[in-house]
Amino acid sequence: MIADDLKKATAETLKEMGIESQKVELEHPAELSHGDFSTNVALVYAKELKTKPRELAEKIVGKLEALSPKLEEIEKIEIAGPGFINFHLSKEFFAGEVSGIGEEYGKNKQLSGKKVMVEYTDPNPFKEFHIGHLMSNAVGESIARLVDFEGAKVVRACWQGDVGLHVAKAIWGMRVRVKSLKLEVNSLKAEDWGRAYAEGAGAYETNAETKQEINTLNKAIFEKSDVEVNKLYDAGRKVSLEHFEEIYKILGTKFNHYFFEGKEGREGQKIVEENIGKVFEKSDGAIVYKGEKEGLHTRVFINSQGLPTYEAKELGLNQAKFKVEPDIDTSIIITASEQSEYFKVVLSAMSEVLPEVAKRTKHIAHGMLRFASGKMSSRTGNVITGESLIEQVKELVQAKVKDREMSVEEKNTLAEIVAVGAIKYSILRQAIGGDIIFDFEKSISFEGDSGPYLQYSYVRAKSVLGKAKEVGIRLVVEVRPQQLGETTTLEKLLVRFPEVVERAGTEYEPHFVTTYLTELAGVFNSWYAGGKIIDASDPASPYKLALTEAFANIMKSGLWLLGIKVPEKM
RNA sequence: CCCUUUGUAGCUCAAUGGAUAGAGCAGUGCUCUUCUAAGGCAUUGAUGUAGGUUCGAUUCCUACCAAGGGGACCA
Repeated sequence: MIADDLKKATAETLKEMGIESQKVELEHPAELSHGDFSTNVALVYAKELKTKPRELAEKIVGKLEALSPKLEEIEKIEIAGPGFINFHLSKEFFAGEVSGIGEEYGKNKQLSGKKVMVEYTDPNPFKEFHIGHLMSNAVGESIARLVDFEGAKVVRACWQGDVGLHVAKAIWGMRVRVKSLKLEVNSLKAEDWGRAYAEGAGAYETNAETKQEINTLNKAIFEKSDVEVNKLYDAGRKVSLEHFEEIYKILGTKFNHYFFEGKEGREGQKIVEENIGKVFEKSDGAIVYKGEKEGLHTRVFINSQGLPTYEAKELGLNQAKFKVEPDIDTSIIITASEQSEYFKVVLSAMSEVLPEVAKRTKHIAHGMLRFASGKMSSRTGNVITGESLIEQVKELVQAKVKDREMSVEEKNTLAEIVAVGAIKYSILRQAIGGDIIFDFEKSISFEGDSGPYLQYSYVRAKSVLGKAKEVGIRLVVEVRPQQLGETTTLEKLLVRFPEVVERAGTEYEPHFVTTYLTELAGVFNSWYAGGKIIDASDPASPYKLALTEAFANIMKSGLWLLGIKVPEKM
């Protein structure tokens, strides 16, 4: 790696000057005209050497230029500003790098041989799959793919709450609906259950008697003690899960393991009960974990009715993960940030009862999706479901491609790819911790920084490559033609893909990829508009085609990392 | 009251302690006999407040102000 060579050479130079414990930081200057790499060592060590930064910089540069053998990738070294040393790499270096950009470009071996489980999406049966789940899915799928790109074996997991108070609320609501609307139990749809939940949840809040009824129902569901309830329960669970699968297919997620609260909750309860007096204690009829000793707060693990809360279920879940996949090195859990504090307590308790599991478990929080008008809540029915959002965006795309020469089926496929791409982009364009203020009109964009913009740029590049093939111009990368002049911004940006991927992967931040791809696409589009790529009379044409292909390869890989599909035409 | 996250342009977001704080949207003006105009070019506009650390702070520390999340039987 050229960056390592530069660091080493600079470190050697400093050592000659008597600076032993140096840290050489190499960075890309914000301004491309400032060179390809830059170091601030002259500013950092000037004081120690009792000299001025620029004078020190000149000395360092003098020594670097006198190096033998010379670093041949370096075209020139400049001193700028208060004392930065800027390295400019040669045109040949970039041409050489570009020749290596194939479909596998950007993969690394950071996690080679490791197994990583990623748990995300986590919708609850009997409730809507809302846009919050869409967000968790987009973030989780992208992190899974980033980890995959780092060479790890990735296992995707989904955790579904098929028992608990929310189910009791839905069943209660459904019982009322079935009676009043004379519905057939076996033909209930996912959306019926969403409404039933909203009604049950509303009644739970407003009517004390109903609240009692639902609590009793909750126990009956957990214990499977009522035949009629069981029937309704089985039907609802099945419909919900099938419905979720349809959505996963559209989103491009395939889970390896599904875990259910009904099953793992019992295991969690056992873990808690076995540790009463040791880790957990009784308090007001409930079993709690006192988080105060770790600077946290107390949480209930088993409620006074004797049922495990989410906290206890989570212990069972994470134990189960390591039962199905005993050799997991890292287990990542992705949830919304409203669960951050809760997770600290659960992980604290877990480190006492399941230390090996806790040690390898990492919680990542993404921001909340919220409306300008207030919080989205399935309890009040103020929700946008995942599929309705996808449908709405699809319609907008359909309107745009109405007059294209494509079959109805092609249009539909394209609309789905573009719609999902637009939605995922709007989620993954910003750091995952921050909330997304959701506004349908503004959040889902087809222009400027957007999913479709990236897809469009890719399609354009592919279209050029297709045309070149027809015309019979081959792409050549080995020799960089004189006619092209200085290294283009496109070349400079293309070769940064691997480091962007690496950073996004180690920091679990997909938005680094999004930002990079957007910038790259902008540079490509600008370059594209600047002159013809296919031109039989232009000796640089074959090399330009090679750049176009390199761009297409990176866009495809980069969009894959974001979980966004690429159309071939649009 | 305690814990926690976040305050950057009119709006939505970027910026591994670095150089002139970048984009997109919105606004204005150009640009399709050309490889896809879902494009390109130009232009207006910003670091919550007060201190501190540093050669250098949007970034680190402290206080304050403002907003979100959490704080015992929802998840």
